[in-house]
Amino acid sequence: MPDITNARGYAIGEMQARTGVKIETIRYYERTELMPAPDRTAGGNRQYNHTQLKQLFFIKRSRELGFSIKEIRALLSMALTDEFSCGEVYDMTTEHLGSIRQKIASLKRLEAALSTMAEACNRGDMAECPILDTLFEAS
Amino acid sequence: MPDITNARGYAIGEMQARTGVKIETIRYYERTELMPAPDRTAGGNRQYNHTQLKQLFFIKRSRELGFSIKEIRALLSMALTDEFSCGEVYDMTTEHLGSIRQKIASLKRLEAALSTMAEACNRGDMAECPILDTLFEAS
DNA sequence: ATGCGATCTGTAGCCGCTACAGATGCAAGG
DNA sequence: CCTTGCATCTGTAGCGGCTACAGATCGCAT
Repeated sequence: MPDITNARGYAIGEMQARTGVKIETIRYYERTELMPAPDRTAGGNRQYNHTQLKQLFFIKRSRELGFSIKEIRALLSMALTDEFSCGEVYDMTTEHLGSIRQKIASLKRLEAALSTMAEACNRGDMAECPILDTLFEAS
Repeated sequence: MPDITNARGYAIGEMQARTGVKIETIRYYERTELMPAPDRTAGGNRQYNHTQLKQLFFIKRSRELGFSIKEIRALLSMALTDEFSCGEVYDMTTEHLGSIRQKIASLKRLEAALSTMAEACNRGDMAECPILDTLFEAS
């Protein structure tokens, strides 16, 4: 029962239109084997199928969630072979979650430091700039 | 009134030891003109002075606060020429602060999405993995 | 047939480092 | 003075994750 929407496949530009992933990036994913090499037309243009479209969506969503290419590679190989352990996926996810929480904490520290500095600056031209002073002198 | 601690200058390794900035990175900063070219010994080794040490500290602190190299270049040129307006520095700082707050917000969204996914996963081997399913199917 | 946008390949650049290799410098010990 | 051995030198290439060309070809509508 073939999929009619898949009959002619998608040109790379349509892949971009559907997923929002830029053409150059899609080709980059192919070069780095994150995406499989698609079929080609007689003239050599790429023709993607529905499975590949789904995979590109998968990659895009994972990138949006901050997974690295390497992590996505691992997720994909589990997702595509059906030989995954949910525990492994869970572990990757929670580990990733941990690093996100660390980033948040560290950004919050930056935020506090910067806003302290900004508050000390009364926003006029003066002999000493508290912000520059802080950068130069605090240690 | 010359500074005695400055009499012989600092070798690049001492700069690393004092600031924590790696030797290769210090040389990189010189190549990209973020740091001035220091004096050299007769044999050609770099010899830094106290001013340059302070500048490297400045750069390091600014990097720790998340300023880009380009932003640091601007801050430095204001700090070094004494022709700055505190308003400009303030604006850069608050703009930077804004982008940090955006990053925090976006990371928090990621955190929420990931922890929802992780909660849905009951951590056993099963036919369908909720995490992979989410990545594949949600759109 | 023609025109024109979409796509092709290949290569180089972006940021902010980091990591070599292979050649020297330099200071301390004998 | 000479050796030893660590520190430093230059130059170049690589990392991740794209992005941006140039110059050639494809493919579809008129």
